[in-house]
Amino acid sequence: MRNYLEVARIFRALAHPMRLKLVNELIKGECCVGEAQKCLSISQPNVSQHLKVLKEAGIIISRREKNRVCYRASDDSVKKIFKIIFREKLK
Amino acid sequence: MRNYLEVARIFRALAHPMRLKLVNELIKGECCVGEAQKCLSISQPNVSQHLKVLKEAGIIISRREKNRVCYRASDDSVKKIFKIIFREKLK
DNA sequence: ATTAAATATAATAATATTATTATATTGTTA
DNA sequence: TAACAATATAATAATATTATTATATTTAAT
Repeated sequence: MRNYLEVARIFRALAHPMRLKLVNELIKGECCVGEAQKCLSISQPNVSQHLKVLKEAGIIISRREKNRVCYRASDDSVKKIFKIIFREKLK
Repeated sequence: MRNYLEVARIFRALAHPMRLKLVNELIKGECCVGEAQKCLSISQPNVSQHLKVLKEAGIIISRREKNRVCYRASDDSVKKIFKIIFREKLK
């Protein structure tokens, strides 16, 4: 069972529109940094910074493929959370 | 379907250890401000500020009961999310 | 109407996050 | 090994968040 500080760290990593878009892509499938950049239309360093935040929160993982670094969601829990938070109403 | 900005706002509201503790209480049942304060051991104005953030994000709702203002979770989606995020591993 | 209890707001200093720019690192190919 | 492509890091100025303190509202009871 995670504590409040750990969970706060995860939510903080998700508390940014670009990172949500990024995670949403990485849930669908692996992306390298360049692909992610095209998808988000922001600068390369900014993409790397956002990826770093998500990785440090444990939300995504990476592997090297030749010249590229490929990122993807670390497991299914974020996918489950996205289904709830994007679909349901918090009225 | 919510957009990225809206969801980011919700996650930002959840991205604080004290607010997580607060929401966790309000999921269990209604609390007035004073009760919440005792539970969290922080100042009264700070409790009110955190409650405001959560309310503006739509995560909690309030009603007045005589002299008190009672807060509670607005629906079950946050409860579902908490079950996932607090219990499962994001390895 | 006053008083007291409960809650909310305002102002603010300290800290954290963000996007940008420039530069560094890493790995591949010629 | 030199040059290039892909990614990461550092520095930083602008903005946002936070806890604290003081004060204001709001409601109920006297």
